[in-house]
Amino acid sequence: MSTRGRGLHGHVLDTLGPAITAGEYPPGSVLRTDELAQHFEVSRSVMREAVRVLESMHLVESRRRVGVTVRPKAEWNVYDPQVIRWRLAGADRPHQLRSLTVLRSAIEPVAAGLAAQHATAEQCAELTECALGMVANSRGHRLEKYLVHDVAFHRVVLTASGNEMFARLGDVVAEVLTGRTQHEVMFEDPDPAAVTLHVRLAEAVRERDAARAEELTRQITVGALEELDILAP
Amino acid sequence: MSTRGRGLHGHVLDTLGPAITAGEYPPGSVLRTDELAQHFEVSRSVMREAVRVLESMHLVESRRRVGVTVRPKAEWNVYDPQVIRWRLAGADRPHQLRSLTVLRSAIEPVAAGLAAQHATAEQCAELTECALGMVANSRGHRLEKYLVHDVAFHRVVLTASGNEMFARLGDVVAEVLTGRTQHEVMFEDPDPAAVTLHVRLAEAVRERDAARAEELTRQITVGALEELDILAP
DNA sequence: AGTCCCAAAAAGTCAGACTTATAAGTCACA
DNA sequence: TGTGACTTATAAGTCTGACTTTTTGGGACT
Repeated sequence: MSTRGRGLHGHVLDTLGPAITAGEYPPGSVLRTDELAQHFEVSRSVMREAVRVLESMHLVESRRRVGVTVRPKAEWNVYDPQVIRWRLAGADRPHQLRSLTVLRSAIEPVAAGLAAQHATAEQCAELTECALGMVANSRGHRLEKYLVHDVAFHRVVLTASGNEMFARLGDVVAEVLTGRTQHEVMFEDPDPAAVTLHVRLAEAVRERDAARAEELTRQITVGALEELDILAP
Repeated sequence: MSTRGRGLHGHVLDTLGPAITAGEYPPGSVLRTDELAQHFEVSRSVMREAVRVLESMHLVESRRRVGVTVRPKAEWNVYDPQVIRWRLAGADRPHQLRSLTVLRSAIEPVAAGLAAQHATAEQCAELTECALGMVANSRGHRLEKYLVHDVAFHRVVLTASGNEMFARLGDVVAEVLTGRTQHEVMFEDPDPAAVTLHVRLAEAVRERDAARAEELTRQITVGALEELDILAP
């Protein structure tokens, strides 16, 4: 997924992107296109294309007679899926995971409320199916399969909200959920309470109960926040 | 702001970006780099850089022997500030404005709650100052000055939340508020109730009352939704 | 100290030649 | 007639080298 061979400039980005987002080049650092091109053993044209992409992500700024300067973190396009992936793969993974989980806690309840109003019959069916899949794999160390259904569930909710901005967060949520299973403390079976909440949420959406869908999702996200010790006791 | 002379490729983007986001080239359309280069009277290298940027925004996909194909809207990086600006400037401005306002209604209340917990003394002061500025310009057709304080107010709240993802939405909110004042039905003075809510929100944050801050912001965003006739009665 | 001017530096631009992947068409064979 | 292997045309991808433009830092002169 991340190492799709989009050509040489893609390969350069796969190295340079993570390096910058990891803070390897601190803000204000100056890179020179020619040097980078030599270092990566590509032509200047290829290097320039890579720099343009980094520039469009607001990771760097290119100025004449100065070079390519790394911008402060606060200016980065932190919603760019590529940037998110790079950061999740790097050193400030925990920090990024927290930011995203807080974001989820804001978005998903509202999205669920809207989904209850706008979901098609097909989407309701998908939701129920996913919930059942979660139940079926909630015991006996079937985390992999559980995860697949969990991701699909949240993706459907976000899509069914009918809001394009919410829908596009599906990938982000997928990254967070996947990351939690793979790298965090999730060796045991998932919390039974969480599974139940998903089942009830599917019900609420099917019954067009927006308020209940929103509240149930809020409880789900509270659980996610607690897992990361974000919540004040 | 939008026509920053970042070189020739920037000029190309200023034309091509809006055209694509406006749906001028429907999804699946195939462009050819050479033709575009001729059309814009730039070299292939410059054109290629522009295409790379569009590609990083997931607006287009470049494939050998095929050309540069426009991707379906559902795959665009709709959080990219540049994409947002292009869409706000184009035909589906109303649609984009609605999406963003719904997004605000999800994010800002949570952000305000966090701001109440994390805002520094300085940020509290700024907030109060902005609220006073809003009050001072809420009557007598001073929409311009009112807007400045309104934008600054929301920006401080988002920043004070301490969450980088929220903070980066400051620009988006600014665009929405500005757009509302400039192009929508806002010839009269702002709603006094809204002004009061902002003043009370500044208070709530100063007094570290997270729950109240969240609820007040929810009311503010409900007002924004009503303005666009999004809310079900 | 202040101002003007120059030269170096690095990005920006261009043109042209060459390479590579691949969609699509062609043809032979079953 | 259908299928698989082969060929070809095409458009992106890559590289190189020369040239232009902007900017900054410093030096000379006041």
